[in-house]
Amino acid sequence: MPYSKRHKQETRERILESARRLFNGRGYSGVTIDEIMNDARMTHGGFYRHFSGKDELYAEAVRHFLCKKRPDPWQARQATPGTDRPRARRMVDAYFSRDHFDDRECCCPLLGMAPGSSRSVKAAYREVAETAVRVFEANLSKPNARERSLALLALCVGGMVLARSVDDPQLAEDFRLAAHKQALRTAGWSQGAKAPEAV
Amino acid sequence: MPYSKRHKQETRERILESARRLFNGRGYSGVTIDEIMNDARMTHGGFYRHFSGKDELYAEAVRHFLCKKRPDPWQARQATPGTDRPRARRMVDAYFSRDHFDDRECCCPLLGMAPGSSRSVKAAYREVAETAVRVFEANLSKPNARERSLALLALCVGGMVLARSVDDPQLAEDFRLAAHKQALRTAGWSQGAKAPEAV
DNA sequence: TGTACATCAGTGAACGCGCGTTCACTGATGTAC
DNA sequence: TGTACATCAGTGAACGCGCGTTCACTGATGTAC
Repeated sequence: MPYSKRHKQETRERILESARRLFNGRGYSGVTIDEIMNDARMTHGGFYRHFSGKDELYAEAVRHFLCKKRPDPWQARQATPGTDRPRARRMVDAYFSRDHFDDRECCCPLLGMAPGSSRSVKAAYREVAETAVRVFEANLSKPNARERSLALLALCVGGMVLARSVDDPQLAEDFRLAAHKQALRTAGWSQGAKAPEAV
Repeated sequence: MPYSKRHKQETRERILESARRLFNGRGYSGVTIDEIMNDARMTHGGFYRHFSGKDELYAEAVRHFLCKKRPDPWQARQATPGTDRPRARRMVDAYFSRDHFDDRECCCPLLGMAPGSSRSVKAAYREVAETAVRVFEANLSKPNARERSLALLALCVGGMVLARSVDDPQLAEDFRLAAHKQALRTAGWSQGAKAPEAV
């Protein structure tokens, strides 16, 4: 078996990484397979040695965000890493950060949700959502932790999607900051902490 | 000038109504102009007498949701119309209703937001968002009414988008109900009111 | 160690279809006389 | 009231391009001997 398994695995990884970056910025239908393959320094023909089609690639790219091998983007975004805030609090701050708003190449794949996605894509979204909910839940205080965790994710996604989908920069900022504040309140982290505006 | 202005206006309205319905269900790229025109009982060629292209049609269709002439969908959805709840409370309940979740043909156009939308589409989203925020704000109690209104809309949109984009019906229900409860809390309507599960 | 072979990752031309858009034409209808 | 005319909404064939997918081929590399 020429070309070691490792070689193929690395190529696949490169395609996935390009796909994740490009899909993040422009969504499912905003990116072509040709673009992704070029980005991964290949031609489009080889694509089908690795994936059965665009749909599978997209679903895998969404899941790829969960991959632990890359440096955690939410932690990396955090400007003040030395604090003693819990991981979930740092995630929420990072989620609503100006950085995350601007960065179209490395953001939460749930911001790419659109009506009409296929079964396999919905499955990938579910996996990402479940993971986020689990992390939040583990960091929330007792009463209704899961319920509040679900609402917290809804606030994160809704706030950022609205901010990004509106043509008025001021309104976008208003959405981002208002959702951030409310998220901290929902989680119970709003007392005595740095105001979200400063992030 | 043959074909009265009224005639043309009515045709345009018919196209917009078909577009709104179909785009609502399947999103921008999930619907073709041909489908929309057929739905409006015409052939595709006549389309460009009314709109400059698909983008403008989509933006207008989003705006068309604000049109006051149709029966208010949020009020119509409300199972118990005789209550004395404020309009905004009824809107929130309707937003998170099972009806709104299921109905792909008459739902909030903000649920169709996707990355990569054009300037004109973003402008339409802004108009819808601003209207919703204004209505909420007018019905919220004093401190930080606008800020809470923004967060409320984020919760509505995020909760429903997540619920719809996930392949597990149970998780979808969890998102819908959790976001609904949290929305009522955010708005300050949660005491002594009917539990959201019953809607 | 060296050579022949088999495998299969990757190439790039080609296919084919969907779909947004254009355009020459039709025919319904309001207006002028 | 009736007729000729002008306008333009609507038709349907055609265009053209983008893009997902296929396929015959190349060539790099691991394995057998």
